[in-house]
Amino acid sequence: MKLTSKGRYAVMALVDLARFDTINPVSLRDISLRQGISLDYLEQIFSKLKKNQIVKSTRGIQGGYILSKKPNEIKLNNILNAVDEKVKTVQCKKESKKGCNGKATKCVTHNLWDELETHINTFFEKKSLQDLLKNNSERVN
Amino acid sequence: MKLTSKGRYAVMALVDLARFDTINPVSLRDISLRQGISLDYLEQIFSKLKKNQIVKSTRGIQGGYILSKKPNEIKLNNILNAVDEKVKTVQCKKESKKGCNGKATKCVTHNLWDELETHINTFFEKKSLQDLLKNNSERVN
DNA sequence: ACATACCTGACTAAAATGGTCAAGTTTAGA
DNA sequence: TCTAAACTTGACCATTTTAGTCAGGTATGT
Ligand code: FES
Ligand code: FES
Repeated sequence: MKLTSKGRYAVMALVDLARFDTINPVSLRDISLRQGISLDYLEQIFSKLKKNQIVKSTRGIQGGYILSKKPNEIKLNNILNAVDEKVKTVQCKKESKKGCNGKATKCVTHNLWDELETHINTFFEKKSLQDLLKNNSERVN
Repeated sequence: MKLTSKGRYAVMALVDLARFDTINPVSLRDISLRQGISLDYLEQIFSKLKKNQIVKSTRGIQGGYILSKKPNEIKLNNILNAVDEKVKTVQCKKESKKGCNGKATKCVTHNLWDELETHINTFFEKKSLQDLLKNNSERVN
């Protein structure tokens, strides 16, 4: 069970945005350099963040991205969903009554994984970008 | 972020064991049939469970596996660790002071993922096989 | 002796991951 | 108006992981 780089990159990039977008839009090039993330990969990630209205973009020289909401209104949940880094504990379809191996009923562990999913999502729903900013300024030096 | 089948299978198989190993050892064939899991794959999984002293085996006719502890002493944590389904939220090495992209310091999101890892592991440490048995008998029919 | 069931290691198809590459379009500023 | 910075889109790809399969064993109760 692991978190992929895509999710981690998305959050890193948005924290970066939150810190630097107050005056000018921030270019992906800058983020790429500051955070050590491939520029091309960032473009894919921001395309999704934009579709999900988490960031806004300005084109042309001096263009870049800014957050479309305040840092405390952007929950980790929103970010991770946007880049398809959803928490998925089961293979079986939620709506269907069938179990994970095509059985007629849900398997004995199904409820457990459901609980786990809720447990994790709760964590993500509570945390906002703002929380990460605080955390980070506390840790300066 | 998703749980793989290996972890799910391990737990399913052990719940099965917990329900049926009271009289005789349970053969992997039986588990395979009841739970709809490939026999060959189960063998790989049980090899790890055995190495981690979660199950004991008896060979020969009427042989099979039994739990090596009581269901309430086997935590999900133990099971998932045994089959290498560890929770891994970061790429950067714990001991090292370096960050995830080879930077000199830990990145701004590092603490977050650490917290998440703890959050999830706490869940797994609390849950035992026994809990799943209860849960299941409640759900009969 | 023999069937049953555990044991071991090598192999593999398919999917996911973490990117790269190429070819645009838009727009601020000289 | 020309141009370079920066966003936009889509195709492509190497590597790794996953979820197995396959082919052989070895031990043991009857
Ligand atoms: S996990 Fe949903 S039925 Fe097994
Ligand atoms: S996750 Fe540990 S340094 Fe980025």
